[in-house]
This record gives sequence, structure tokens and C-alpha cells, in this order.
Amino acid sequence: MSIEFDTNIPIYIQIMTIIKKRIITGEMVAGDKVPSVRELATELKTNPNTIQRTFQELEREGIVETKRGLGRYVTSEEAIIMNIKKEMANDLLNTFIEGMRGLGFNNNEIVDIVDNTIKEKVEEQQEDVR
Amino acid sequence: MSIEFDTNIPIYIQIMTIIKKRIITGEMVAGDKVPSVRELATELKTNPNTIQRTFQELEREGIVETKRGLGRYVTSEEAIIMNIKKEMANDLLNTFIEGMRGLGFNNNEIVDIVDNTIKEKVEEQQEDVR
Amino acid sequence: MSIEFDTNIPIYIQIMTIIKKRIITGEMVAGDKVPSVRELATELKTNPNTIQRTFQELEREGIVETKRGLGRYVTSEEAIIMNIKKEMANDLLNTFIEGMRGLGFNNNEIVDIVDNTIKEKVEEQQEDVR
Amino acid sequence: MSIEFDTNIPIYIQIMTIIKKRIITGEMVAGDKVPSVRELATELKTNPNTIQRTFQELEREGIVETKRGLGRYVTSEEAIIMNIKKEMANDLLNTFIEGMRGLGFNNNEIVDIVDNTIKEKVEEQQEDVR
DNA sequence: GTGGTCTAGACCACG
DNA sequence: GTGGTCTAGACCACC
Repeated sequence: MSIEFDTNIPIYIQIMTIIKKRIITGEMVAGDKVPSVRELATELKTNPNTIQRTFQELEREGIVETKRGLGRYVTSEEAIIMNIKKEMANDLLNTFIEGMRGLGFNNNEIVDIVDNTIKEKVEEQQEDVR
Repeated sequence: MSIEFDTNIPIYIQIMTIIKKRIITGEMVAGDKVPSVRELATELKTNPNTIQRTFQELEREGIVETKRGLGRYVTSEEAIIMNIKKEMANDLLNTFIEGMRGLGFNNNEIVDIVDNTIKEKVEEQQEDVR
Repeated sequence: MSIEFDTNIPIYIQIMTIIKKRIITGEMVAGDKVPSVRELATELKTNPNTIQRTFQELEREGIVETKRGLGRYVTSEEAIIMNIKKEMANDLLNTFIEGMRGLGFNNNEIVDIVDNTIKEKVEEQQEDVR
Repeated sequence: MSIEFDTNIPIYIQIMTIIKKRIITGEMVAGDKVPSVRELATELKTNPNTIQRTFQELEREGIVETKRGLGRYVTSEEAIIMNIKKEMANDLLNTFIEGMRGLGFNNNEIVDIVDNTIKEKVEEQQEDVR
């Protein structure tokens, strides 16, 4: 895998969301072993310390668990996993709505804008398909 | 005015949006003189360097213009001002939609979620009012 | 027996105290044969290397003795066994008292705190029983 | 200041408690600026990264706050500071009591032991003074 | 000057 | 082989 990271966001954060997405999409499930620090470091061409930091944070969020000498595992508490998607969506939503409010849009306008934009995007995609 | 800034976002960015909002809301209009660096620095209790940086960026975006010896002014090109709101909204929208896509939501789901969330928020506000 | 170990303390240390407690409580007495490495490893579902390490340390402390070809035995020197409890208690006590001193508590305060806490705990237990 | 660290406990943890103690003893109070990363690193002869880690953790516990470009400060929320001593004492106490229970001591015995030990220590100190 | 992040590489304890 | 910690040194954004 070759990824280029956004230079404005800490790499360890970007890797965190990569892993979270892998879990959300079911690519990784509860109890799965996650790649070792060194493995991921090589795969993503980053420094092991950066990956270490990634997992340290994921652990603090309860998403992975460490078993000494054995490796790290996706938490077996399904509840936590279930929540990841919900939380991430919520974060996006709030930043968006608060931002729009700050620009002076009211509720109806916000819904309208989203509605229209999405529709446009659908058409774009259909054009792509044709 | 006494504001506490979000520690995780550069202050100069936060001040930039403050000024942009003043323009969007009509509080400041094309051709207006903007406060001097020192003035704003005192008003917002920040370091003058920070304000300097703010204007430097606003200038890069064409939103303010410097007239040597006279001060800084909101650009007189109406077109640019008209675009600020649109651009800011667009940025928010794109981050949001791309983020949701990344989480595996499809178009219909996104619209639904926004719709429901907004409705909930409306109710919350009404409760606050009662 | 199925135990889950505290992830932050080396498993071999945790097993050491398990064995020491068995001796303190009289479950195992001087001269008793201790389980073999493989046996204990299966019983506690750990890696044999870990058990090996456990015994290595217990041997260093003079608590078990190895008889080549025969197995390991709780030391027959009663004096050592007698001391285990005393030493373990002493260690706990010292860490505690030194810690409290470091926090600025004086002798009277320390005794008071212990006294009160214990009393509270007694009440809690009584509530549990009711 | 020249300190030798306990090799079995992460240095960043040891420095954390040093700072907490400085706060508990009133040596540092709410709102005080804490030494910069580089400063402390030189003073304690450790690597700046280690100090960085220390503050990162203290920040997560709400004990210090970071102001970008200005430095770090002891939190101004008095409540948090008030709690540090209580929490640290509680931790010590619990480890102690649980440990003693594990060794088979009952409540009365624990209180007695503490009582006697403390008295002994008092005498020792008096001897030192004479 | 301050903190935040990253790379590079090392050592250790653990299983 | 695995993670945890530490040192060394660098670059950057921010104030």
C-alpha cells in the first residue's frame, strides 16, 4: 500500500482513522490481531514510533487492546466498535452544521443545500457512468 | 470583546473567520477600513504578530488590500466578497460529504441523517425557548 | 482455573504471588512438590517460558528448590517460609508509608486515614451482606 | 537538581509525580507557568521527548494546560488541583489494603500493623534527633 | 522562545 | 517476535 499523507494533519491521526475505517467496514472485526508496530511501519513507510503513537491513542479510546508479548487486538467489546461509526459520523455532522450556522444559514437552508448538492453529485456520478 | 480561542486551531485562522463573518453579515462592507494591527491586537488581546499573520493570509485570499501609509481595506471587488460565503459553505459541505462517504454512507443515507439531525436540533431549540 | 491477568504487571510476577499465597495460606507446605512447568503452563494457560521465569525468580528468593530429575519443591527451610508473609507485608507497608510521607502527611494523619478507610470498608462489606 | 530515577518505572511517570508533588505542596499554584520542555529536560538531564511525554499525560489528566507559543500552565481549575492529593493518597491506600487482604490479613490486623509500625517509626525519628 | 510532530535507532522486558 | 521506553536530533507552526 502506498499512501500520501496530508501534511497538515498528524500522521498518527491519519493512521488512526484508517484503522477505524477498516473496522467500520468490517475489514477487521472484534478480536482480530492488528498488524504489529514494525509491520505497519514498514507497510506505511513511517517510523515505528509514529505507529506506536497511533496505537497508544487507539488503546486509550478502547479500540485496541494490548497483550504483552503477543501483539495488539481489536477490542472484543462489540459495543465500542458499534460506536465508532456513530461517533465519527456525529463529529462530521456537528462540525458541518455548526460551521453553516456560523455562516448565517438557518436550518431549512442547510437541508436544502445538502439536498441539492447531493443531487448534483448523483448526476455527476451518472455522467461518469454513461 | 473578550474571546477565548480554541487551543487546537491557530488563532490567526480563528481571527480570519471572525473577520470573514463580519463581512458576510454585512457588518463590514467593501471598501471599509479594517482595524489596524495594533488596534485589533489590543481588542482581541493577542500578540500583534498573530494579527499580522491574519491579514497576510486575508490579503493572499484577496479579501483585504493594503494601501501603504493609509491602512488596510476590505477589497472593493464585490465579486470576491460575494464568493466568500459560497466558498466557506462549499468547503464545509465537501469535508462533510467526503467524510461520510469514507464512512460508507451513500447519498440517501447522508441526506436522511442531515434531515433528521436538523429536525432534532430544531426541537431542542424550541424546548430551550419554552 | 481460569484467571485473567492484569495487563500492566508481568504475568510471571502475578504467578509468583499466587504461589506465595498458596504457601502463606498453608495450601502448600515446606517440602511439597510444586507443579511442573508444563503442568502449570496448561493450568494457567500461559506460555511455559513464563512459568520458567516464575520459578527462576522464586528460586532466587529461596522459596523453591530444584532437584535435578525429580522436580521442584517448596524449600524445606521453614525459616524462609515464615518470612515470606512478613516480608510481603513489610514491602506493602513501606511503599505505602513512604508514599504518604511524600504527599506531606504526618504520622497521625496516616494512622487516621487508614483507620477511617478501614472502617468505611467494613461498613461497605456489611451492606453487601445484608 | 540531580535526581536518579528508579530504572523500573518509566521516567516520564516519575517526573509526573514530581510535578504533582510540587503542586500539592504549594510549591506551584494554579495558573503558574510550568518550566518549558527544553528547560526541564536540561534541568533533569533527560531527553526533551521524555518531558514532552510527561506533559502530554499531565495535560490529559487536566493538570496542566497548553497555550500555544506561550508555554504550559498549571490548570486554573482549582477543583482539579484539590483532587490530586486525594487521588494519590487513595491510590496508595488501595494498593496497600488490597495487598494486605491478599496476604490474608483482616481489617483489625491491618490497622494494628499500621499503628505499630508508625509508632516504631516515631521512636526511630526521636532517636535520630537525640 | 514555545510546543507538536516525526525520523532514526537503541535497549529492555515479556511471552 | 512483540510492545514500552528512551535518546538524539530535526523541522514546523505558533506567538
